[in-house]
Amino acid sequence: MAATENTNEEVKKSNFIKEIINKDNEENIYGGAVATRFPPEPNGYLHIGHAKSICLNFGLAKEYNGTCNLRFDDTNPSKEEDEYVESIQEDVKWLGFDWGDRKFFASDYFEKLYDIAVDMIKKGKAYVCDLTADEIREYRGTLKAPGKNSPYRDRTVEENLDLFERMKAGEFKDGERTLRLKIDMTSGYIVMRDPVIYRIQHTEHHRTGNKWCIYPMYDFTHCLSDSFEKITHSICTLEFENNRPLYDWVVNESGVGHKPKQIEFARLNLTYTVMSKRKLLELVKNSYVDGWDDPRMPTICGLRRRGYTPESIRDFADRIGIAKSDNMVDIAMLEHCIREDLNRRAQRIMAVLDPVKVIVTNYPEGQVEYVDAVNNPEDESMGKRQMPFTRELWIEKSDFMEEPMKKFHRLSPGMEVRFKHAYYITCTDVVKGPDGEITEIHCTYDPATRGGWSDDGRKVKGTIHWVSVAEAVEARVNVYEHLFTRENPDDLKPGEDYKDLLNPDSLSVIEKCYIEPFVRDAKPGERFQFDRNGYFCVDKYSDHSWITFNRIVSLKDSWKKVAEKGN
RNA sequence: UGAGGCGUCGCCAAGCGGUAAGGCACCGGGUUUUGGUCUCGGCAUCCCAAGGUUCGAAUCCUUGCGCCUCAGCCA
Repeated sequence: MAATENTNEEVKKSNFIKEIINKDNEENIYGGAVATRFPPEPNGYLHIGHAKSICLNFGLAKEYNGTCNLRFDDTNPSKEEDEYVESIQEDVKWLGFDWGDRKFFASDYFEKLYDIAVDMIKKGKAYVCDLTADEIREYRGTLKAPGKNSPYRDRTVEENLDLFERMKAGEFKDGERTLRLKIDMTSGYIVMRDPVIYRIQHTEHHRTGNKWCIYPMYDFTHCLSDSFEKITHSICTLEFENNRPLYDWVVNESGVGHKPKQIEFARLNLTYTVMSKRKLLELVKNSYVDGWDDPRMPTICGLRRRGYTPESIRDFADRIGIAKSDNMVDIAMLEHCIREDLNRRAQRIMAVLDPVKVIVTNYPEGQVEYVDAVNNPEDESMGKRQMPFTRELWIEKSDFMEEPMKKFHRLSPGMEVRFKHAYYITCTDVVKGPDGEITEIHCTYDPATRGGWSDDGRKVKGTIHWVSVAEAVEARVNVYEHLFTRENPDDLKPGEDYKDLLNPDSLSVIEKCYIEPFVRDAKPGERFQFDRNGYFCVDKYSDHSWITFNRIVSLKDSWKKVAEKGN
C-alpha cells in the first residue's frame, strides 16, 4: 500500500460491538454471517435515539456485508397501532436505510410461538399459574429477598396443556391465568423468577384481529424471533442487560437451534430534551407541542420538519460513537452536524427578520437595479442570482446603533458599511417617531462601489444584508429554541414535574418579515441560509400566499458574545 | 450479607502493559463582500480513590467510593 493512502473512503470508527463481531468471525461462530435487526414496537414515533440504533444496526449490516431486518415487536395489542408502523417505515427510509424484503412482525410468529410454548409445557418447563397479578408480585420476592414458588407450579403436564389450550380458546377473563416459565424463584436475576410468558388479553390486535386472546410477552417473543430470523447479533439497550440470562435460557431450552448473541449498548440522551416515549406521547396528547412532527420534538419526523437532513443525523450518529457508559450528549453536537452539512449545500439568500427602513437619499426614486449575488461561497457551481436594489431598503434593527458601542462595525451615523453585493453606504441622518423610536435611517450610497467593492483601498469593516422594500416577499418565520430550559429535564428537584421545565420561548413566531424575491417559489422542505442569520427550511404546511419558514439552527454568532460582554 | 453494569478533559469517545487519539464546547491569532466558513494555536504530567504486581499500569490484582438498571400479566 502506498504511503499516500488518502482515499475518500470514510474511516469507520471501531467500537466494542465490532470487536465482538470480529472475534466471532475469527472463531467462525456464525460462519462469518452478520445479521442484525431493528425491532421497534409500533407504539409511538421514532426519535433521534432510535436513529442511533438504526444507524448502528443497518450500518453494521452494510459494513460486514450482512443483512438488517426491520421487525415490528407487536406483542401488546393494547398499545400498538398501524399509524405507528407506517410512520416508522417512513422514518427509517428517510434516514436512508433499506430493509429490502426483510420486513417482519413478531405477530407473524404467534402460531410458532404458541407451539413452542406448548412444547415447553410438555417438557415440564412451563406451567399455567392462577395467581393474580398482585399475588405474583408478592410471590416474586424483592430485590434482596428471594421469591417463593407458586402453588400452581407443580401442576401436571396434562393439566397445564388443558388449561393453556383453554386460555387460548378464550375460556378465561383477562388476567385470570398466565403461562409461566419454570426457572428459579430464588435467582438474583428477578427476571428469572418464573417469568410470565403468556397473558390473557381480549383485545383486537392491529394485524391478527381477534384471532388471539393470549399474547406472548417480550422475553419469550424477542429472542425466539431473533432465532427464527437467524439473527447473529441482537443489539439492544443497556436496560436489557438483566434480561440476557433469560434470553439465553429461552433460546437454549426451547431447542430452536440458532442462538443469537445479545449485546447491549447505552441509549442516547440529549441535553435540553426528553427521549422517553411516554413523555413524548404526553407532550403530543396534551398539546404542549403541535404533534409528533412539531419541529421542537426530537422525533425523526420533528427533525425532518425542522429541516434537519438525513445526512446530518447519520453524521451525528457516527460522531457520538457506541459504548456502554450512560451518556448525555450536548445538543450542540447535533447542531454542529447540521450546520456543517448545510454550510456546504444551502443556497444563501437575504432575509430581514426584525426590520427598520433605510432610505438611500441620493438614489433615484422608482429605480430598480439588479446586482449579482453569490448563491454559495462554498460552492461556485451553485452560481449567482440577481437581487433588486432600490431607494428604500429593509435592514435589521440590530445592524444599526445610533451610538455605537466599542467594536461595533455595522451601520451608525457617519459610518460607512457595505450592503452585501450592492454598494458602500454611509449613514447621514436618523429620523425618529414621536415616541423616540427610529423610523427611518437616511443614507447615501457611493455609485463607484457597485458590487460592494472599491479599488481605492478604502477599508469597510462591516458588511450587512438588506432587502428592497418594493420587491420584498413577506413571510412568516418560526424561530425555535430548546424545548426545555434545563440541560437534563429528567433531573428533577423534589416537587417538580418535567413539564414545568418546558421552555416558554421554545417557539417565537415572526408573522411578517421581508425576504428577497428569490424565495417566491420556494417549495416545502427547501432549505436556505439566511445571510448572517441561520439556516431555514420551508415548513411542510407552508402556503404559497404566505410562505412559512422554520429556523433549523442559527449561525454561530461570535459577535453576540462580544456584545454581551461589552454591556 | 440480591443480581447485573458503568466510572479517561465541561460533553461524547479512543486506548486492550511501553509512557493520554479524535470530535463537540470553550479560549486566542490569521483569512474573509456572512462578526459564518476556512485556517493556525491553546485546552487531562493525568485516567473515581487508595494500596499492590512490574524496569514500566488508564490498562493486571486487591480493597474501597460513586453512578445506572432490575421487584409490569410493558417493551
